[in-house]
Amino acid sequence: MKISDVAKAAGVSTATVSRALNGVPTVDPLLAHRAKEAAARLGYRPNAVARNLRRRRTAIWALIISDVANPFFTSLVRGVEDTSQQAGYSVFLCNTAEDPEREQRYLAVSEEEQVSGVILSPNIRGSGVSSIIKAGTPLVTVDRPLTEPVDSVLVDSARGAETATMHLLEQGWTNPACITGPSYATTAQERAQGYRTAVAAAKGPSAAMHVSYADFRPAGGRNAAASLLQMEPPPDSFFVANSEMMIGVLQELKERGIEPGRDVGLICFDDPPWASLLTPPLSVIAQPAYEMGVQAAQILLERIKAGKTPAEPKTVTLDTTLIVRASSLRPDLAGR
Amino acid sequence: MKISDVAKAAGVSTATVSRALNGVPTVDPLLAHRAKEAAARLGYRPNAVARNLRRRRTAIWALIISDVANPFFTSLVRGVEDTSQQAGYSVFLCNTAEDPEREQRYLAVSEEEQVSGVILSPNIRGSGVSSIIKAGTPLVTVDRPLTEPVDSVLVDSARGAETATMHLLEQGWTNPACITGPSYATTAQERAQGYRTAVAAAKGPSAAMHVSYADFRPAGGRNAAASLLQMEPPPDSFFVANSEMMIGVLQELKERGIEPGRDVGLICFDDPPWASLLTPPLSVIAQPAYEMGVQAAQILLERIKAGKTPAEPKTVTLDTTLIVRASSLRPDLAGR
DNA sequence: GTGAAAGCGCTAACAA
DNA sequence: TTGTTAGCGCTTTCAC
Repeated sequence: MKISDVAKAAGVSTATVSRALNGVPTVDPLLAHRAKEAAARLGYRPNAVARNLRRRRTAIWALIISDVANPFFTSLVRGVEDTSQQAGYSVFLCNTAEDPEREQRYLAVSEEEQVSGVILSPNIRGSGVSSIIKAGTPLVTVDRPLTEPVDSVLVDSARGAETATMHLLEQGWTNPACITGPSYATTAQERAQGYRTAVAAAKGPSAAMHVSYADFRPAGGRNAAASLLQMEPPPDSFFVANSEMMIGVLQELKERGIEPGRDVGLICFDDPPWASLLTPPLSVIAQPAYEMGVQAAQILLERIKAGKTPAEPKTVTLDTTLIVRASSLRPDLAGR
Repeated sequence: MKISDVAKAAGVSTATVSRALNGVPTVDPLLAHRAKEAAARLGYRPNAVARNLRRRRTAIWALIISDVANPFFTSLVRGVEDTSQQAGYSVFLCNTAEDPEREQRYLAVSEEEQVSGVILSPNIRGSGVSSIIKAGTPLVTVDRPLTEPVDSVLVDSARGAETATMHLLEQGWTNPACITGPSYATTAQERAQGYRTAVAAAKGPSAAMHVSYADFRPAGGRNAAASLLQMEPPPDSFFVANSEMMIGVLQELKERGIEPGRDVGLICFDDPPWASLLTPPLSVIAQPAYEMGVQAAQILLERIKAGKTPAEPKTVTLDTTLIVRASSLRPDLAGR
């Protein structure tokens, strides 16, 4: 079933069918109708591969994220999708599962498939994006920046982390620890740095700081918490750099019978849907994930519209929001 | 940058470059080396669109799911991906957000882009898959079946629902309600049916049954719970057809100060990572989501390998697992 | 074993 | 306005 079959059935040329189906206005209404009718009757589906080759572009974006199971990213995905749909682009989501190799693969595939734009949350700072940039494919990074000069939509991680840690200290917790992501991830570094800034501000630059580098996943968070709790004295509170690791931390605490908001103070990045359902509810630093997706998509749209005009890379940095629930409080100090 | 540039640089024909890069063994090692070296030096990336057109196939699967935010689907995604990677296929994930229109769009795009296989969790029973089936693209449905004869990987929803409801009744809850998905979704129907079977078995076929049809999303679950709690007398326990809706139910209960595992019994389908973190921990009917993804991918691989040989559709039905935690128990009856 | 050339299905330039 | 035809970049005969 190809366009020539439709042309034959409609008694017109392939060019006319193509024009009719693509809504070219200069086509005779009668012929256009015949072409469309024939296409519908035969159940014709254009071969997008051939079309893409001829047009030298596709109507597809690649959205390469590091973890589909992370609510932060799923919100971001929604933001991107809602925006792209309106502009007529389909989004192919690629899940790297925090695996740099998969990220490479998906970047290569995206380039080879000639997608018209890429939104990427890079695992590694020196990510292999040079090829796709050289190819001229518009690229926007989200969540994490790159050394290359590319558009990006970020969050002020350091400030969010500082706010979180300060909040713990203000509540009267005296010995907070930080569980952050892998050291090669900029967000992990920045969140650790924000923690250090806050502790230094409260207790002096030489105060003890406890930063544990994990992997942004539940198991990593759990191991980190277990190690930190071995210390003498153990931390009395935790700032955790994402909600996935917080799951592991909560498991570990539960097993040990340590109760958040009483025995220990707890706060993390991201506001997953279950945060408010816990007992006590979880205090968090919420990121505007949906909004980040929308912004990234809008920048991508602009770049695509502008064509190859080289332009200054644009960096949008959004702010986080401290949401105080009960896990970070010290009831024993309340009302003092 | 195209293959002819590489050919020129290497001093060979385009055919030889193509053969060298594709690992055809009959090519002279020296020329193969020259071709590869030139390609690497120039940073050549083959144009997959052209390749796909010529080969009349792609190395891409479409995985069309109804909700990226649902942990059940993210596990399933992982199962599919882990299996497809090994076989050399890239997975493009398409999120329909439970929107039949988007499902249609993604099915059309998948067909037009000539993906070599589709794994679909259909929203609607009479989903628009006829076109893609006629095109001969292998299709496997997951989670929900279709009226068309296609391969599918399912779970015994009715039995799982029955088990869940029986469990509530055995615990001493006397008036369970069911919050299920939209009535057009087969899984929603089956889970409601399993609930009815269990209630009928325990209390007779004419016993009062309370089934509320929602949308598989948190807000829908919350509304359903709110309505059911208006009844006189209100239900004393809830079987909820997925974990997303359970989020809404828990919010509503929390707001009203109704405590699970004391004032009310609670159990739902799916075992999200936060289930065991709640107080009390959530009893669930776990689906083997990852395994479902693996199985679907394996069936798809077989079908692709077999080519267009028409074959009997295969249906794999996996079993659920009842995981009893505390939300479904009645402590007041313990030890009676 | 290698290269010339055909052709995948479509769109766009050109001619009528 | 319509049809004819070239050609997108690659792979794969086919002839050597």
